[in-house]
Amino acid sequence: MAGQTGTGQAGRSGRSGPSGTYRGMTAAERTAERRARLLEATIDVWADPATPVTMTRVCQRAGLTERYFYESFRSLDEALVAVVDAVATEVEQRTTAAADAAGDDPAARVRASVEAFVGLVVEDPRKGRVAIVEAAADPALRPRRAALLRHFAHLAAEEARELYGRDRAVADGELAGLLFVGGMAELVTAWLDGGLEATPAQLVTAATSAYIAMHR
Amino acid sequence: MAGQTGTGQAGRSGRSGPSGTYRGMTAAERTAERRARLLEATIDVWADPATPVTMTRVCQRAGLTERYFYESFRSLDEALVAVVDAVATEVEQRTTAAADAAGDDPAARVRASVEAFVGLVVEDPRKGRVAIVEAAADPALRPRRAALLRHFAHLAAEEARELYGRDRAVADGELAGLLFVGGMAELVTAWLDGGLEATPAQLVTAATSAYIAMHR
DNA sequence: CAAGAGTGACAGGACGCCCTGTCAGAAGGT
DNA sequence: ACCTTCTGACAGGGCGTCCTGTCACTCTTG
Repeated sequence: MAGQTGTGQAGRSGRSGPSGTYRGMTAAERTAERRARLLEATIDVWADPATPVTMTRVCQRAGLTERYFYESFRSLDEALVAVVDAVATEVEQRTTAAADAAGDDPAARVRASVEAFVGLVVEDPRKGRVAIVEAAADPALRPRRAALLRHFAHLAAEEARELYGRDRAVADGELAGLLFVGGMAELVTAWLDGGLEATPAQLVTAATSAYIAMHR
Repeated sequence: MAGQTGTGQAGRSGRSGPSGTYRGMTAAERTAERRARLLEATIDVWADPATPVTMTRVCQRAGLTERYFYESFRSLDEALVAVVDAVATEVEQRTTAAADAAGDDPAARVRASVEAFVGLVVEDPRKGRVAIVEAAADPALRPRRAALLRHFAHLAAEEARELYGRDRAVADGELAGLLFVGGMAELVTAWLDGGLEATPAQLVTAATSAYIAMHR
């Protein structure tokens, strides 16, 4: 919704007005580029534990003025939501792709999914930090984070049913899934904060075996 | 450290000054009572998702002026730390007491511990909310919350080793413990936010069976 | 009763953030 | 060259918090 209001027919036909291109980009391209820069700046500032996220700081980091922030987002929270959603879709894509590429063996599928998730966090810790740790801090973000965790818990429960049969009640499966997802979140959080001397591979192994043990 | 600076020898001997008692309480008793009122107000305001915690609000809730806040705490964060620590010690006392009262059967001990924790949260949701949810929001509180979770994870791992033998590497035990504790935290968080239709008893059952399955 | 400590209400400055508005200069079309 | 749009820098009002200081009032002791 935001982003395409723009200037609104800048160059009327008979008039002299320029077509809207600037520095080789059309108006839409420029606003998209600014939006991308703002999102990048947002995740950057947000992931820094030392400085609280604020519109001022994000704009300063992006090299843009507050005015352009309002061009793409109505408020700071809206930008934060966009960041969290982007990370969430990336996590889902990577994990499902990894599971599908792992074949049919249940243990292999689980391990591949966990490995993909941990790999993403290790590769770009900022994403893990904002989606898991910082999103829990902002009251406006909490419901969304909770929904995402429950979504992944549901996926985990569904996979478990497919893999190991449906001898477990559905509600219990959801609880177990949430327990697992929440545990993974805490594990990654501890690792991100440096309080864990374990290697990513150890995280993957521990989480995988726990998941398999829980659903056996 | 805070709390005993006070007025410092209010009534010098030869002088007329009152001895420091007021409304039937000595000076130390009064500051202690104010501190207790402030702590209660802090947990009350902090647990309310609608209003952000602030010194002003806490003092207003306690019926005291900001001046008395500084009498007991140097900053807002110091009060928050005190609240979290109080909840943490209460959790530890209750869970260990419940486990000890449950006898020697491993499953019974685990179930009793989990039951005690869930029971505490159900009985006073404010405590669960501030210690688990809100403490993760304040950057100054996060290290303490993380340390507490790891402490409980350590306890869980230790108990598992005692109960089920030590065929597992120590590091893996810690990881499994953290996974379990983090999962419990997320479970309780979801329940506190009302997004879970499960009963407390179901939470206890799910968590207990997961723990037992993980350590078998 | 008189004096002094304890207490509560309130005012006001400093600070940081949100948000809007203005203005000069750069980039593009005709 | 001229005009228009786009852009970056900056100022300032509004708001809420933190924190200190002042003043009247209550309670206790001699």
